[in-house]
Amino acid sequence: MNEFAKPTLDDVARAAGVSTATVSRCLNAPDRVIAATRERVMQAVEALGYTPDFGGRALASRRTNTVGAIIPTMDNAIFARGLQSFQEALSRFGKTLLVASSGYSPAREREQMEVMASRGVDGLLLIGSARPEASIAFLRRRGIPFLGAWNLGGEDGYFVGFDNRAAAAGLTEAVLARGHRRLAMIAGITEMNDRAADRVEGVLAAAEQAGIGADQLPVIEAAYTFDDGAKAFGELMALSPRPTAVLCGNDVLAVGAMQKARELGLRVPGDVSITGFDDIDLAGVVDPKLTTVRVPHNRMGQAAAEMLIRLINKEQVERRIEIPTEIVERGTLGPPPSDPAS
Amino acid sequence: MNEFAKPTLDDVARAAGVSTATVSRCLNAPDRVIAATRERVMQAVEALGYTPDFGGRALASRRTNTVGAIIPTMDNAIFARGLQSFQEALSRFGKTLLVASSGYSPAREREQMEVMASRGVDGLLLIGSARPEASIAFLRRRGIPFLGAWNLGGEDGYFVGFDNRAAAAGLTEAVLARGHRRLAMIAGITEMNDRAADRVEGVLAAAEQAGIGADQLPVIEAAYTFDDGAKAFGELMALSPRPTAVLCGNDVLAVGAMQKARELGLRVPGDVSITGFDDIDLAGVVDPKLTTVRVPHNRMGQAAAEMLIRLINKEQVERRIEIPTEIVERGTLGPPPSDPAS
DNA sequence: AAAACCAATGTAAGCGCTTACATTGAATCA
DNA sequence: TGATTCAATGTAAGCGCTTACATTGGTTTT
Repeated sequence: MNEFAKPTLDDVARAAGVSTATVSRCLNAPDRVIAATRERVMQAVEALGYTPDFGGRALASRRTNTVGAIIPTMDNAIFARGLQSFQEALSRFGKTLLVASSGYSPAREREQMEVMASRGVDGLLLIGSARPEASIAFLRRRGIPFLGAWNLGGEDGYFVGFDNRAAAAGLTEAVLARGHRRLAMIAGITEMNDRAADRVEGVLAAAEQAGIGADQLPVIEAAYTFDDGAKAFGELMALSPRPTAVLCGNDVLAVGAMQKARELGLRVPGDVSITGFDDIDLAGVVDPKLTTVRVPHNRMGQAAAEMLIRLINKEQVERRIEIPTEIVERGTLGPPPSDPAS
Repeated sequence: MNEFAKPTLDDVARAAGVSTATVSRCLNAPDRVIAATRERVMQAVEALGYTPDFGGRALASRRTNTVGAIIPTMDNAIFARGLQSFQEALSRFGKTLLVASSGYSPAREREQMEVMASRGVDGLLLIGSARPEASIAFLRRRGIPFLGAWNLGGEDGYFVGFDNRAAAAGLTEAVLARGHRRLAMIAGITEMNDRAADRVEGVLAAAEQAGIGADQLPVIEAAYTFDDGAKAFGELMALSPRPTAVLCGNDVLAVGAMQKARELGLRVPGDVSITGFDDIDLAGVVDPKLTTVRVPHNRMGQAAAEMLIRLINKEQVERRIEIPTEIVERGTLGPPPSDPAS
């Protein structure tokens, strides 16, 4: 063995004076080897700094103990948090995590699926349910168990997530209960993003229920940045009559809206109420604090890991696990102004 | 080939009526195969939904095109952002990224190094420079090129990062220039975290320069949460004489401090000035906006990817690349109160 | 027209591991 | 005591791929 080359099973076997099979067993099923031998082998492992080659192992055992996750981007607190918990839970089951990001593009997601498949992942975590049939078909054909997270999905498939629609509807009801009639929404981009779309649906449904038609509820879609939230809010405030409450599809948009409100000299919630969604750190830090929907991402990450492991082990699983959300009423939702400017 | 089994090179070769070598060449060196053949092969690949097995490929070619990163946690905006850029840059070089987290524990980090080594990563991204000798030795012995990021490291090794010490010193000078004499610091946990330690050093050095000894500058270490920042700030405000400026090791602590200040009825910066470090989103959202140090994480992620690729290709590289930081003066730093309460 | 060449493709030997099966020898049993 | 059993270990056949080398047959050269 060259000094710089990776030591192999063979090197260890030779050093310990046993066969490769015995070394392999020491590593994978220690109790099938007598203590004295095992000790000798372990010493050789230690001395050589041996670590089993993943490729060889995967090839021979046809298992990888690897789980993949394809998320839109790491650069978004809600995914980062969920993923961190997912990974922690996974490692308790002896699995390691392979992360890829799709940048919200179905095509990139599909590419990443192929990468994951190539790497022989035992299972796959995906975000949401909006994706081309062909992508699903690919995974099924390969027999790779997969899971949608962050929402509750459609007809079939397994899901761990939130009922974004119901949560948005609940929040809308809270807004209506304060007496607001002129609502507006700043939604996240809904294309190929079922979470964002569900939230819009929820708001619209609750409003409809209260006799407010979709035509009376302006909805602007905005990208996930403060600036886009601010810009959309500006447009909404230029409307006549002006909305008295703006429901935002996520906290980032809501904070952007709040900044714009300040800029426009509008008091929140005195002149206009604003709500968010997700309850990221930000929400508790702005002034006034944001009324939003708490979404327990870490709890979800963990539940997702457990479900996926079950799926991999072909144990019985529920088709969907709903993680409850909760409305957090803080400072940005108040009654409508008594004499709203138009 | 069973309907559910993964198709192999052999399946493709048979379907296309060629040898496995030709299929392999189609995938890895297409111009060594005549167009007609190539097309036939590609059709078979398509039809079967074939993707090469990573393990087999790694084993045979002794290359993985995989780069690893071991970060403390994904659940921290600064790492998440840097990592996202790192990954994007990497994928432009045809490499995929394997992420693991150490939870700030050197032991976990070492374990993850072994996992990475097992998986045959071509190179490795680590955070900072504070780690046991043995961990470094392990990587060297395996001949795995690695890189420290987020700081500028010590005697040897390669680094892409910031001069945390100098940046902290610069910010401290700005505080002193406003006339503050009674400083205090809320630092991040410095154990095995060179970024946090460097920032403390920088603050202390600049104060020393101005004739303020370390004994006159209370430093409290606090974990990376709002609450811990708030708690530390409370302790500092109970001191007599009370500090007029509190330098925080990061923005999260600073925001925690601001919340506590409001709770205590202290105006920022009227009664007490507060500064942060990192310039995360949060910093622009609190009221007043936080004076802090901008740290361009995405630029660093990209630079790190480029450097690591060079290292892997055994091209010549500079030993360290410094990414410049910048003081962002916003609203939380002002002059000390004229008649400071004690 | 035979020799020489070369591009296209095939043949087959591993890469480092796991594991079914074979072997060994000591403990147990009748 | 000889037969039986069984735990401990070894032997060796692949897992799916890449690649050095061999083969083939058309094209060019002399």
